[in-house]
Amino acid sequence: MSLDDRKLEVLRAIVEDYVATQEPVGSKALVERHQLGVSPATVRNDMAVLEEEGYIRQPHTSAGRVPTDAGYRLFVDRLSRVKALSPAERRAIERFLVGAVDLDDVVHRTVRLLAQLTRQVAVVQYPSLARSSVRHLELVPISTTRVMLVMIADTGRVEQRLVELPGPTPGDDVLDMRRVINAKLTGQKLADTPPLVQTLVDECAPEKRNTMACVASVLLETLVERSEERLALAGTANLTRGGVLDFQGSLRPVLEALEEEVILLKLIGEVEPSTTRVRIGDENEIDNLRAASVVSTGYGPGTTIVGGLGVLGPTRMDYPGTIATVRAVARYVGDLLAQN
Amino acid sequence: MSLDDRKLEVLRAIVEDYVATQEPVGSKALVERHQLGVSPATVRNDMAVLEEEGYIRQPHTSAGRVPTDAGYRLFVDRLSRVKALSPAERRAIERFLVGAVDLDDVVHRTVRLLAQLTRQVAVVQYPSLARSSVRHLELVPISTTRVMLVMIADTGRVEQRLVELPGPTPGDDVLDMRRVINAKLTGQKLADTPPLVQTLVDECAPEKRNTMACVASVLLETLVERSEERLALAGTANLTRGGVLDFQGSLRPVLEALEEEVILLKLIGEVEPSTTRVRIGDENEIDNLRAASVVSTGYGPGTTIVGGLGVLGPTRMDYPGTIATVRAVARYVGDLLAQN
DNA sequence: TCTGGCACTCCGCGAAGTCGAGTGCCAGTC
DNA sequence: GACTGGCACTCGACTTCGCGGAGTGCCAGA
Repeated sequence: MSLDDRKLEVLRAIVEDYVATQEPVGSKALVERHQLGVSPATVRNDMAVLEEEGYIRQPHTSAGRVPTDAGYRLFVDRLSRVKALSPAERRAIERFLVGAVDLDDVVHRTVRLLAQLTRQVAVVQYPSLARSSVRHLELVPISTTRVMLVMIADTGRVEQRLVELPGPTPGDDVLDMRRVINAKLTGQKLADTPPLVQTLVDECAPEKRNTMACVASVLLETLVERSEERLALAGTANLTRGGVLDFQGSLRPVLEALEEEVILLKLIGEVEPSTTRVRIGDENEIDNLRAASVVSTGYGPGTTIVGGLGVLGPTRMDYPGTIATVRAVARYVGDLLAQN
Repeated sequence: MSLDDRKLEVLRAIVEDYVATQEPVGSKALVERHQLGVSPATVRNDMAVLEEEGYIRQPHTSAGRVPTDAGYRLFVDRLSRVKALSPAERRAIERFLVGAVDLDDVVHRTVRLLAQLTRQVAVVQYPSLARSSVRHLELVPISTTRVMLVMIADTGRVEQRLVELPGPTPGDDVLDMRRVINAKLTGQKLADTPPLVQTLVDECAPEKRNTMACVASVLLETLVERSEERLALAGTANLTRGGVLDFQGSLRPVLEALEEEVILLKLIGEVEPSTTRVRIGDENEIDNLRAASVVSTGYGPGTTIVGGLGVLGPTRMDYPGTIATVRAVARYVGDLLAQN
């Protein structure tokens, strides 16, 4: 049996009420709070069907109904319209983000803003190195046998690493390397650099090859292998809203998952262009997050994407509002990056 | 009435048992588990005195006793000996810390290690800029009107900021500024730099003074005013051990406090030389942490201190073990820094 | 000063009972 | 055929009660 409009309307009402009250919703309360134009008995029949189809369930016999993950999914896909942000929220976003002095600052402000607006846990990925280009590479002599390698990416990210040289190296040689390296790599996509780095070593004068090889290996690590994607996190305290009821009684697994950068990157970092991705409960591959939902999207200057951001909360979350906020914040951050 | 040795022994036994079992401890259980050489009735009398003095209390009439904050304080100050670390723990520390490639890496490894060993929330402060010296300052031209200012401190910290120049500036001028700035500031304690920065501007050729002033103001911000102290945090999931019993029922306030860098810096950052500081329950000035204890200490190469680290957990914590671990980790990190 | 004994308190826990929200089903109506 | 009102039923949430036990305070005696 397919679902007619009224049944969908009932599902929407259930989701909205449950999200608002956090209590199983019964047929009588439903008709009272929504103008469905039918009697509780009719709603009950609809509910029976919805339950059979797997969109809602009863916590126990003779209790109200609660949406299942599938129910939320249907709600998100077909029953909800993305809410427009309130002027107050728009203002909050602008006020929060102006005055950021550098990338770190932008990311930190963003993640706090997002946590505050959605009242969930917020995660922001720093602009991915994999999607950046080299703006400049600097070699700073620290001692005769050590230099600091500093890479500045066009997204504003700065990475630095210490390089131990094989032997004492005059400052002029360092300057030389710096010139050669910049000539070869500046403006290149980071993803394209590894073969270029190899040619750097090959083309080097034999007596300096050893030194160059050292620098090159650290360079490679920095640029690609380590490919260290960074994250900022905020709003963990929001997990405790709604008592211990959300997250099936224990925050433990969720907190554990939040400590694993790898997991967070999987959630936030895998973004396709211009989509907002919603993962509901079981749709998360990570076991620890079976009781959580994640709303994520990409951001970047203009239409390009340099990183992801999103929020994590209980499956019982205000999807339309959250999606709207996540998108809006991503857009603002993109604009901000475009200005630099 | 003063406390004789046996009463102190009773207090120690209560603390140890309560920490181990998390249950109020009664007189009978106490004489069974510890060789006190007296009867339960005697212990009861001692307990009555200890309670009167404020070192223990009863959750309710006719329940066992639980240490108060004052009880833990006495225990820490006079009744406990710092445990030696097990060889396994020593090995764990070494294994964890070798192979760190840069400061970020050291800090991240340290904080995770600390969380894992103590099974509490760990906090590590990055080497404080206020306690560092300038190793090198670099000006990297980004465009004709923008340079990136990169400061490298002797502690390995690297800070960068974008500087908007008042007008197009030739590369030679930038190199010039770089030379002048380094000549003046390299090797200086960051705390001593502000007046020097001012002289930089004063001594500058008038036609370049404007540009130099721009750089100088950002420099000042970076060096001192912003004085951005950074932190790393790990092990929040450990807060959920021991059920919701610790932290008087709600993790909320604790999680909130952990989100405030300012608060954490207050807890971890204010370190006197070579002391381990233990703040128990109410001794924390922050209201949200009334139910928590913080063990913190300073670290740095040799005997100098460049930053703080520590852990936060329930007042009901294994103080001797935690103190030992925190100290040991701080020492290892200090050694590691000394090598660079 | 310590000990054994004794009466007392009060928490925790399970059993029993009540209340009420909510259900499923069915017969009747439009 | 779809909707409605009515009714019996279920079952969790909450309350009360009673009991057992751990633990206490106090006192008299060694």
